[in-house]
Amino acid sequence: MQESWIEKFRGLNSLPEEIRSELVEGSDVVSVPAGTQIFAPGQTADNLLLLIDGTVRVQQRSDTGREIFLYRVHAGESCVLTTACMLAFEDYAAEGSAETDVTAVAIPRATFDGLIARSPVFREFVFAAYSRRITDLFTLIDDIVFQRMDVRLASRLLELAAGGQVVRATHAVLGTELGTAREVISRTLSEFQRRGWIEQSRGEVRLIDEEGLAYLVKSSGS
Amino acid sequence: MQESWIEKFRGLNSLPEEIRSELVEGSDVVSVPAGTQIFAPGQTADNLLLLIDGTVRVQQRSDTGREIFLYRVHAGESCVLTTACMLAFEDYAAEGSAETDVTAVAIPRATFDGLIARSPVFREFVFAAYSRRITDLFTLIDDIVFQRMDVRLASRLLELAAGGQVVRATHAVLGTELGTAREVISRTLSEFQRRGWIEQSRGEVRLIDEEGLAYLVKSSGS
DNA sequence: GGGTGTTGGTGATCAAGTCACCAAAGACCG
DNA sequence: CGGTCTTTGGTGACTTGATCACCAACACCC
Repeated sequence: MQESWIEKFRGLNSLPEEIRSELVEGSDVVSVPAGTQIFAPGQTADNLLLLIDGTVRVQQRSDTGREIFLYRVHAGESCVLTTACMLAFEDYAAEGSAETDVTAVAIPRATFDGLIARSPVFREFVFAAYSRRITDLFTLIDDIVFQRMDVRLASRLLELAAGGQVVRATHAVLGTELGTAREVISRTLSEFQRRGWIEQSRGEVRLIDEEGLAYLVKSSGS
Repeated sequence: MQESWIEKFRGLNSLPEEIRSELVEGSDVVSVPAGTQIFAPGQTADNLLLLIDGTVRVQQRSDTGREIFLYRVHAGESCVLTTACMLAFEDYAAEGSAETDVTAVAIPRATFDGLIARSPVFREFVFAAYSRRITDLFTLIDDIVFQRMDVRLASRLLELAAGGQVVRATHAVLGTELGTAREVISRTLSEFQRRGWIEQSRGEVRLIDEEGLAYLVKSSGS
């Protein structure tokens, strides 16, 4: 029962029994409330986090004071950037915060180091997580540069709704989420509404015609 | 003499003698001519490369057929994306190619694995390289979203000139380098020329007033 | 009910990307 | 050598997106 969380992480399933218990013994399951700062520049992180439940939002605070959303860590994923934090990197401005209440496995540096040294499976898990992050950033860059705003917004709405009909977010939040201005979101949403794809009320967007949104996304070669 | 290349990599200097020779014994110094494909989707890479000399260009081939430059690996750095390649990641479209003639240390997977397992210093070297890549991508994204094109171009020209006065590149190349259209480069360069900062001829840009370019870059809060 | 802060709407203006097309400079070839 | 072809760069018109300035509607709190 205690070690059942391992099942949530594909890539850890095949850990040999001995390593598996070393991992469980040497780490803690922690819970943090929504809004908690997970890592930030200057703040030394001593744990690698594996998310069991909830999401962590990683964003960059720009020199100019503006913020840009980078990616979201979901349950079943690990928050590899904290390892960068462990190395106490000088010049980075990314920060991670709990977007919802979060339950996670915290692997302290010592345990992490030991597992990396001893288990090829664990190594592969960690490297895969890193690589995944990097390739995700590649597609993000590709999107930012080549994809139209309306397509990106439509796609993000579908993603945030997660199968449901409602997205609770202000225009300003959607703006930082896509790295654009609130006005652009307002105008694009008006257009979506005009086409009957969504309905709006203060702080929320209701998806009426997901087909329409999905068609927009699909039609533009993404 | 044989192992002198290690000196080029800060972070490997402090390797204990035993590990050091294991690294030297278990790896090869290779040379490839400019233009060689270093890694690409579908092509399994079996070596981690540490660049001794030359540069490797990493770019993404977009779904839409367009290309965008991501980053450049310089001498003294390692090409960590090849490890992603080792893991045979399904859905990535990045490729690396030698931009100049390249000399590099090729560390085969077996050696790599052994060193990771046995040497904390080597581990830190690899993780630092990964983290550096990720944080570099963060700043790239920040630039793309918030920085003006003229500032980015000025900064890139200074970088490509590497202290000299001449940048040999067509407008189209500078375009993909910055993820923008050739026309935008043409117009911005005309403006720079009008201000007396550069002179142009077919396929090359000569920097006349680096101060001017540098001032533009500095003045915009980067 | 009257502030007060938050959220959303709008027009004007500017930067940048896109499209269509042309002109000049080299490269190639008979 | 002259003629054709390819590469490179220039330009105008138009669209999209970012930025600025402002205002209106709403929620919340006393």
